[in-house]
Amino acid sequence: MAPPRQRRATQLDIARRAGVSQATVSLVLSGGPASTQIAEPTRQAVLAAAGELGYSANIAAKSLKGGRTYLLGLYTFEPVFPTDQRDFYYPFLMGVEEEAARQGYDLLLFTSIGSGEREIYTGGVNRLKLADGCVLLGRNVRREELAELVREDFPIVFIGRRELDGAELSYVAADYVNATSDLVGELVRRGHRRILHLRATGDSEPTRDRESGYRRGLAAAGIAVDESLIRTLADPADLTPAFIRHWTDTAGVTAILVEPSEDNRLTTALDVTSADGGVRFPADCSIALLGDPPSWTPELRNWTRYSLPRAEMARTAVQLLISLLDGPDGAAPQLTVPCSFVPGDSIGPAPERTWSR
Amino acid sequence: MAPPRQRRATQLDIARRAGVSQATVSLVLSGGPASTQIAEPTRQAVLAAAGELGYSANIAAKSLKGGRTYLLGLYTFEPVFPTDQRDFYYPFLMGVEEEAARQGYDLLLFTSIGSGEREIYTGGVNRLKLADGCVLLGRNVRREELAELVREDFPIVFIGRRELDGAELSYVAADYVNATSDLVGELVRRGHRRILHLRATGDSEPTRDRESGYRRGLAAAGIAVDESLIRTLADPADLTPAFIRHWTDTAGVTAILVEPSEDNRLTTALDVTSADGGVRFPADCSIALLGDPPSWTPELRNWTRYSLPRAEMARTAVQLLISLLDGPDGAAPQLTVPCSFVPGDSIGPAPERTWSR
DNA sequence: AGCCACTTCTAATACGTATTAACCGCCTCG
DNA sequence: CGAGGCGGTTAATACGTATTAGAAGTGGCT
Repeated sequence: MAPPRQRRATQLDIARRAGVSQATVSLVLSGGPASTQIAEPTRQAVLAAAGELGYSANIAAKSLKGGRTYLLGLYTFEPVFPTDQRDFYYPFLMGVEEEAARQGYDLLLFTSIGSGEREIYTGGVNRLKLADGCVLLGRNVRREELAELVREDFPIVFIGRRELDGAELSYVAADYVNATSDLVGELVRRGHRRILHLRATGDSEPTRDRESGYRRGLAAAGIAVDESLIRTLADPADLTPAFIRHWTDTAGVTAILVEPSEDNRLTTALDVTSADGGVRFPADCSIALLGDPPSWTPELRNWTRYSLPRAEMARTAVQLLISLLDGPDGAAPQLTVPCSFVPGDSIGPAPERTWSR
Repeated sequence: MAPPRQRRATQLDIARRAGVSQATVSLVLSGGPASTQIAEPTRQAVLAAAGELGYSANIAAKSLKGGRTYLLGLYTFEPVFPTDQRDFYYPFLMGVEEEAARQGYDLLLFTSIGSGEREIYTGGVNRLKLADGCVLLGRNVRREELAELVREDFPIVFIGRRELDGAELSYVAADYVNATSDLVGELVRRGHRRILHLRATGDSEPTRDRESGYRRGLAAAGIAVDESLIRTLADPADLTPAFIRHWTDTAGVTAILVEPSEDNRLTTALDVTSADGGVRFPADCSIALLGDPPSWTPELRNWTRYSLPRAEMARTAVQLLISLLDGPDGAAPQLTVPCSFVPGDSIGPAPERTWSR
């Protein structure tokens, strides 16, 4: 009794067993259009031999040669393990997985636990390349890496709008501009004139787009922008009762737009503020979130907000990526999908506020 | 200014630029022990050229040569998309991902959306073999497939105890027997003598192990098993107030052990029963869960239960798998990890109950 | 001078697949 | 009877890397 073979069966093994050449085996197993030129009996013999040997193609060889692996990569720039963050990514993962499966691709999770710096090219190796293409997402993008991927002509689609210097990146992004603008319109319709806009830290595209939307919404309503009402909120915990009262009492603010953090600190802070601090939304002040709080922390309130169709964005990203694989057309496609308005219960009519500039 | 190069730089490009051979480049860049035999000036020249060209190794070629892909598969026998199931599956995914990353492997998600029957072997080809090895889990295992994988000598580790006819399967399993036995001991200590044991449908190992634990716990307490107190609960929704009252009033039951479903139907049913039906746990009846309800549905109660260390099991499974890859020793290792007791608030002292056999 | 030892580098090859040009046998048609 | 065509198969090659045997050069020692 021979010891069990460790080596996996190759096309050559199949070829020998079926009495044909390796090339024939490849033609049969690739199954493509070329396989019709193989006579049926030969085909069957090859398939039988493959079955008996428990053959499965070696992806490394396949992708080295340039063939399809039918693997899609998924890469996240954030560390995935902090629980807060994962709540944010989960819907994306779901959507990507679902659509990939539907299209007959398996998913390759590049789990970047690495040290920091350049992670995609760890040890000078681009790990992504095992897959046919890759969906990427995350907030703290390392743009040099992204640019390098684009330069290398590796098919990638980003979930979220990202701009690169000197390179066109494909993406599927939420339409923060219009969503925010509409939200402003909604507030104006209820009589609000002085709306505080609280930006997240940093200067990523989503943050900029929300500000653009804010400005556009005010412009559409014929209201001049008071630059002092655009602030950066370093930490959601700063959203204290005192902070809010300051704006309402001394600046005449009647409504606040706030860009949510990806963890649940924002909603926690708001809950604390209204519970312990006695600030009543919307009686004292209307408030609306510029996006979703993490989805499955138990929500004590139904915040007025807009909601990004994360799963749909993810599915769209996969479709886009696969279309890139199939037809490497020139321009990098960039899609924008609308957000849905969630009425919620945290905005109301503007109260009478005595305030003079 | 030349248009940006499409093809990525290879070792051959570097070799040409540095005026050496490809082999030399490989020796230098691999950095291994053999690189010491390269003269320092040559080394520097190669490194410089590599830097200028922005070289990054082609992982496909690398793993083709090395015989390793550094991919670990993750396959689940359940359909993955129903959100309920997902909640169950997620901690495992996290653990697997974390440990795989730590060990320098990426994760290949085999997303089985397929039709049913034999999914791993589609078209006589084993999809799992794309990876170096595979972690599997799920309730509705197709044992023929598992057995075939073992027979083919493909490295797999199951999360959960599974027995196969004529094949040794490696697994990492929770110690349901002792956990259940201990839980019974806890109830007996509080005066309970007639404990209803509600099995899940089916006859999988976890279900059998829990029953074994139930029997062992009673035996340890010197209580004879009343077979009529071991029942199968087809649907958690059957856990109505009437059902519970039936057992407490006509059979003298003072405590119930119930095997949770993987979705959130069980806790939902219990919530309904205690809210609408007026059954008070533990005043009317003690109740404990033989495992975790889905982790992040908002828990209205802190159920007494034991909890499996899912992430740890997953990490252990990955370690086990990698050890299988590195050293193909004979026996298939099988590990059991203890569960942790969660006191909760749904058990109490046994009430006086007038009941005669 | 001849030989060996040592350092530094290279030629050659293997890994497993996809692809293409070529080949072979056979039939048809002129 | 030869030219041409066609269906079916294969030889050859490329992909980018790691590895090994050995070549070329250098110097020391007898």
